[in-house]
Amino acid sequence: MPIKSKKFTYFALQIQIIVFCKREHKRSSHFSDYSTYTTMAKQEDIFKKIVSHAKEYGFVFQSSEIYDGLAAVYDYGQMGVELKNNIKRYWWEAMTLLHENIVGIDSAIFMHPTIWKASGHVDAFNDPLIDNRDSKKRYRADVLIEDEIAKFDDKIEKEVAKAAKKFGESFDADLFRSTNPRVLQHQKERDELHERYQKAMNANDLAELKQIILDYEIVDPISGTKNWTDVRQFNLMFRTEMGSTADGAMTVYLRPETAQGIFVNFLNVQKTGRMRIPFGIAQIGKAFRNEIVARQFIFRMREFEQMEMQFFVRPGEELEWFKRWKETRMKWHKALGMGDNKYRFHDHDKLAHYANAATDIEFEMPFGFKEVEGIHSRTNFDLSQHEKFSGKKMQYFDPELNQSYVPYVIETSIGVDRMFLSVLCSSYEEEQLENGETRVVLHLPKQLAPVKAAVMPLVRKDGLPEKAREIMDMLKFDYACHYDEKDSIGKRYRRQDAIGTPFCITVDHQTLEDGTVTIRHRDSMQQERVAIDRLHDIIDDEVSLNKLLKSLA
RNA sequence: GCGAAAAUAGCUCAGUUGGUAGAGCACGACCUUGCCAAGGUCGGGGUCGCGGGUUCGAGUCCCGUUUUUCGCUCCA
Repeated sequence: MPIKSKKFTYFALQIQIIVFCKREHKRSSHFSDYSTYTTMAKQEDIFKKIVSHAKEYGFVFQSSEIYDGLAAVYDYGQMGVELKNNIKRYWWEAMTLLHENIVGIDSAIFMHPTIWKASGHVDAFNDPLIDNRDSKKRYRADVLIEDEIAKFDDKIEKEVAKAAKKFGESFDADLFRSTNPRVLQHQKERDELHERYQKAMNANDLAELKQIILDYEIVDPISGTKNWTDVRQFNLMFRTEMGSTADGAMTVYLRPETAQGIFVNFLNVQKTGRMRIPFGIAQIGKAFRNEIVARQFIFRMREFEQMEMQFFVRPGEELEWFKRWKETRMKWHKALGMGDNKYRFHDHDKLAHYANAATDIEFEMPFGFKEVEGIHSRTNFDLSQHEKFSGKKMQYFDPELNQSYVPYVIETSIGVDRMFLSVLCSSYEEEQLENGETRVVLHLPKQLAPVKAAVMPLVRKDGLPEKAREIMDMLKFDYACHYDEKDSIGKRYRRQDAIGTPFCITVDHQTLEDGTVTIRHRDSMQQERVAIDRLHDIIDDEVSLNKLLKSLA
């Protein structure tokens, strides 16, 4: 059957590399041979179906759909919100219940604008971009100019190398650099350009940046032409105004990450909670990034949700804790039973300037291994920056060491939406049945399933619906349950399969006689006859979050 | 942001050289059947993404626009 959906189809996913580096190497995702390609094509086809399925059964809708949608914003539907809440609860309880020294907070989305200067977001999230009209390529204007500056250094080094060859061992490079007229000329030109560039960047003068590119005749490395557009500013932070009158308004940002809410409350929590290092602060919340290109389903959205935990440790002990958190987090993922082989670490080769270790936990989606969680050893960068910008001490007095210090931080940061996507993708199956039919089933981890049990009368008469209602009333206080009496029983089972309900409980005529029902298991489709008063225990055994948490402890 | 393609019912899609909007599934009611998706009858639902233009007449042709997809680009 050809799949050709309109608004809600496949999105080739690209990974968002969460690294602080100004220039990040690009990861190739090209296919090396035909067989890999065809496998991937099939996988992409499945992903299309998963996306359609997500809409059809109320997991994910495009935002504002009746107004043609809003790019890269999605809404969670009646099933999606339950699944998402279950994911969040699993994380929250794994953090706060299993660790006495981790507490949660819920900080506001609006924060003092200076926080984003301190964190580096104001600078790092502001990129001046320029397009070449011939090659249709986009570049960062500052990078183009920095490359031009580097060319002067190349020229200087060439002169030095040439001279070194000529003069042999007696050559004094430093002396040569400071006296050779050609080198001095290069240095002078370089410094002039550098100064002009810095001035333009500091003043945020986009026209001047373009003028520099024109004056220095910088060409597109691909097309070789100078057919440039104007330089435009792309700010990845959403901006709004606080204060109702125009003149008194202050520019504030929607937070691009939740971590800073933890850092600025570090002392509040430490003091009021009488926390002693090592300890952690956990938070779940929305964050916002005005991505230039963000058309990749819920993998990269403009509004997204993060689950972050910042763990504060003694300086010098951070790498040991980094290692421990890597293991702890991986264990958390694997406990869901979606397959150990679906996970891998991706250690960062290039580290952000604040980090001294960083890794991603990647999950194998239909489109390859993609980052779901990042674990970073952030040193004392953030707290130190806040000391500097706020003028307040962000230190902890360690009674055992009898000294004060700015704690080091291990961060674990997981995207709720990506986690959601990974669960959905790994659960979706089009199963070939023995009778030749296909059933679509979501093998969701049972603890995360939006609906835990469906209760249904075999027929809609003879008092069976009433009996089924009784069972609903018994279970509904503990589990999300569905009641369904419409259509044939087989059809009702399939409907529940499609949303991943682990159990279907069917009331038949025998129920009225001996108080037993059939319970049908989602994955095996096997049925067993059990007494009604055993239902609670049977369900609990499989869907209980407690049991899952105990396996982690 | 550039280039290309697409947009018709909740979903998947037809719709002839321009001439009064269709099917299947889904949905609702009633009847029937009763353990793994297709029974019967009746019914609800679309100003064909939106805005212009050409035409006696536009779902169909033209322009613009929005959204989505693909390829670039970008990406803490």
